[in-house]
Amino acid sequence: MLSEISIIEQLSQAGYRITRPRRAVIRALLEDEGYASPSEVRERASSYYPTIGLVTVYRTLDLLSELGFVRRIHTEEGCHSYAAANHGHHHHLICRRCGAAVEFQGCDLSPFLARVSQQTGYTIEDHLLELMGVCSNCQQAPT
Amino acid sequence: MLSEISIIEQLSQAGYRITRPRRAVIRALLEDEGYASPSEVRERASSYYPTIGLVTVYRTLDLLSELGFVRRIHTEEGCHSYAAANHGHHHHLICRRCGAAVEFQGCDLSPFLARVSQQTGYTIEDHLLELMGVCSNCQQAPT
DNA sequence: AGGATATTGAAAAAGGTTTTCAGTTACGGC
DNA sequence: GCCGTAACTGAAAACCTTTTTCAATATCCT
Repeated sequence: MLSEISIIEQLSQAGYRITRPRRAVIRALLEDEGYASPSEVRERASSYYPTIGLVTVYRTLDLLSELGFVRRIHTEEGCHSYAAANHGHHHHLICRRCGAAVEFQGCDLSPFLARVSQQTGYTIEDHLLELMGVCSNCQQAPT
Repeated sequence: MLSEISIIEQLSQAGYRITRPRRAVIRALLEDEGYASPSEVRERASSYYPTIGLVTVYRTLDLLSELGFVRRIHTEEGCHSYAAANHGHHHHLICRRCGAAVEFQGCDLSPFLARVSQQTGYTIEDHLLELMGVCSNCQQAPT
């Protein structure tokens, strides 16, 4: 699972310095399972490191994204939000009411992809899949 | 299938005026199966209506998008491009080399979605799916 | 502890999208 | 076919988000 410590360790092993702003961003991303835009991340992160600059948030999100700890979330409203992500092949399932973004397992689309490949003549190399719905908490809450 | 005439008719029936800039945008979108950003759409459209403004392209894309004739394409590089889209449930398959965006049929993910729903407790209402690969033309062309 | 250097943050630049508003155009009614 | 109304357009300005620049700072190795 995703923890601050393991991310920090891997960052360090990859040759990056462990700075307070980076720690703050990582905590901000892990403390909430919802997705967040750069400026929302900054707001959350500023409770761990008040003087953090938005530029640093952008750079840290880029970095975490390259290393696979974070993934961009695409919604109707925009595609500039991020959510914490485990390594490997995962996709996000997003609650429309509260914005919670959880990862789900078992995305085996291969039979489906094979069929599309045959139909179209394309080779299929990658896919973008996101599910939108309502989480169990929000289902119980009054609308 | 998607044709300029049918789109025009439906626009008109929905109470929108058929203007030359709108026609130009529609043609621009239909003439090329690749996806295009607003400014690319403008460039294409300007061969049908040279003085078309970028603002109008934005507004027309919004309109066509609401009416379902156009769909936003999400790529690694950005999420502000559009491709023509048929009505109903379709998804795009995008060529990484030439940018062709074709729609494919037969997206029956229901068994898969049911499983995820059970696993997570979410109700699943919608999904975003895009496939990336290489079209048959580009497979044959030298890299 | 000290030094090399990656990192930071403020400001400025850049880029893309939206708003405003006066002029124009489409289209229904005559 | 012409007129009048209202939708539509496009230039400019406003707006917002993201990127670049650069001097100051903080990290981490020795």
